[in-house]
Amino acid sequence: MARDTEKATLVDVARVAGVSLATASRAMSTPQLVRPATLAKVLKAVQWLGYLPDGAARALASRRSRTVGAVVPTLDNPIFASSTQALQRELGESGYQLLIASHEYDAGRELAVTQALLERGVDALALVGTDHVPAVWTLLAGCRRPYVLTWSLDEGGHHPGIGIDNREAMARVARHLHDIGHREFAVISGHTAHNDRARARLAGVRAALLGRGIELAASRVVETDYSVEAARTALRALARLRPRPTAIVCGNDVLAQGAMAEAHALGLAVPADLSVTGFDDLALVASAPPGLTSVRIPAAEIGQRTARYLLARLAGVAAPDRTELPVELVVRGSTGPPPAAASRARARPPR
Amino acid sequence: MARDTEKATLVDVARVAGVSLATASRAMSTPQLVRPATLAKVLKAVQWLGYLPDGAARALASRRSRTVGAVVPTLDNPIFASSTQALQRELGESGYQLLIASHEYDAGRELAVTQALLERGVDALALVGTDHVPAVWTLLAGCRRPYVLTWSLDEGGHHPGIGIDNREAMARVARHLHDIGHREFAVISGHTAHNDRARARLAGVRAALLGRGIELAASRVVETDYSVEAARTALRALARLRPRPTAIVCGNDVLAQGAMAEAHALGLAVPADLSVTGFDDLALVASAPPGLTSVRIPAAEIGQRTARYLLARLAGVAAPDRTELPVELVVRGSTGPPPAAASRARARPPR
DNA sequence: TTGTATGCGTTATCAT
DNA sequence: ATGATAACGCATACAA
Repeated sequence: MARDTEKATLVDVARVAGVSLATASRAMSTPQLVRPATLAKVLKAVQWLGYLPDGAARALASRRSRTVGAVVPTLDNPIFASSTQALQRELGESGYQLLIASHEYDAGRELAVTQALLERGVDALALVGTDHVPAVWTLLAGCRRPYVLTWSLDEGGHHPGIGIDNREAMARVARHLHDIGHREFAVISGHTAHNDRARARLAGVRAALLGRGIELAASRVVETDYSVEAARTALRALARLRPRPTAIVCGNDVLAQGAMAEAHALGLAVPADLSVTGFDDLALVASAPPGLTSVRIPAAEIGQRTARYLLARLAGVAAPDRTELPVELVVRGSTGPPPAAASRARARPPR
Repeated sequence: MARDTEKATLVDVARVAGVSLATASRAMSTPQLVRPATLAKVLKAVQWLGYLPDGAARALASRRSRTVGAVVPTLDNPIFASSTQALQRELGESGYQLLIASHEYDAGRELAVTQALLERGVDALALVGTDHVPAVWTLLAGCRRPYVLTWSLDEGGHHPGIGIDNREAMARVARHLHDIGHREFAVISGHTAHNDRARARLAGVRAALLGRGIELAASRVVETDYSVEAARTALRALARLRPRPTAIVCGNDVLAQGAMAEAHALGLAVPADLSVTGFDDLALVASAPPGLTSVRIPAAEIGQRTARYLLARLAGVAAPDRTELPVELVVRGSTGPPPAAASRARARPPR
């Protein structure tokens, strides 16, 4: 099949097929414009030579790279892994490849990788969140390519976005916990600097509780890394508070998992002694103990919609510039008596 | 800063800076070859014009794209997310971008995406595993670019690889479980077709048990999707076996998580009634109940080493073609009496 | 439907 | 240290 070891070019294909370079090119890119017989000849030559198109040359000549860029904080968070996976899949079905860059929640690196993707010639760009340094906005405005912000929607509505209402979702969680009797709350949050999702979620809890006349003291909020170990440490600290919180609201699944693990280690039953609430749950809810409250986020759908939006824009088709996806409040299993109520029933003096 | 709205090219930069195209090019790629004063002029022009290099043109002329490709089954598995994240990070520090493609355990798609990456002009390639269709091997041999197989090492030692001994790792788990008293085993495995990791892990359990005189019946092995829900279903089936298995060995963390969840739902205590064993643990061990046995895999290190190997090859430096990373057997907490022994102590008639 | 000729934006070779 | 210029491999306007 492979005739020799040198890299074959379209010129070689054309020569072997006995057609012109232009015809060979058309056979590859727009087969419907060449006579079936000639197409066959070209294809045979391609096979024979083991010809692979050169993407760089293609991109240079056509001014399109058939590549889309994604800037994410990290793939190490299941929600980004999941949405990115969906994005990649959907794009692949239309012949696009995904170029991924992560910045690990570092604003400087985000600028650098965004620029790197643009230089690589991505045809479109998807970024996570609405928190970006001015230089990133400058790049986006200057590059004249479709882009979309994911996971969060910007307040002003000035940028295309596909996401959820993080704030309201978390507020619903807090209100639910209050409804079933909880009065002592604490929050384990991700770092809120340069992270609009974490900020919105925390704000959601704050606002909801304030609406019920509860003010969340600073000592009841721990900002920490998104890691199981960090969350365990956080829970240990929160468990020492008096009155002890009965409801721990966690900024995402990793934190909730750590919190639950540490609660068990401390001999606290979840949710009997302590109610832990997750967010982002992909696997969490499926494997959590009954009574756990959580929010089910459509991660894969965000990726899919992101792909569809960008593909539409790349095809020159109009597409809605703003899509808010619904989230679902999930209370797993029947809880028996509300944890907080139960906890109060056998109340002990706060020390 | 940005002078106008048109895309600036190096020619523009050269003109504005009052130097030749060649000098402008050198200023960008090999600054040490131009006089500091001229360099400054060029850099000023770059700023002024908001110039961004064109990667396609660069790649075409230099025959290098500064891009590395990774072919993974899916990002939705935490181990691949983690190793890919590390790979990306390490490559980024050397100015390379990662082009990711996933095939979702479909051999046909793997070939397609591998070819797509090659066409995109990746300078090097990392693939997961040793199971590949002939056409993929043909591509790898023909493209004359560095590549490396990750997670598994091939038997013949014919391909560069960075991975672990999946088979031996799982065998150690099985031997440990036998040592602490288990006699009734069952396995929840990923699909073994086109997945050498799953095959090796299952083979490891089989071989280890055979070494102890135990044959693993077909009814005690369930092959299933890598999902929590699928694992729950699998555990439900296994829990109905008589004699009931006391040790459930899971092919990876997702499966273990599902198995534990379902065990709880069935009212079985883990690990008192049922010992669940994970693999791949990233967060699993940190949040698992005491007594859980697992294997700690160096996912991030695999990504890091993969990057280093490829970077070395790209730099023309020699590098070891085969790296086997150690895995760690982890038994969390003290277990009290061996679960199996305890289970036998209050044995009930197998029906 | 097919062929001819030009240009895409950069690197690299050769002078100077 | 800098400048002129020829590739790089393909797409595409235009001609036939």
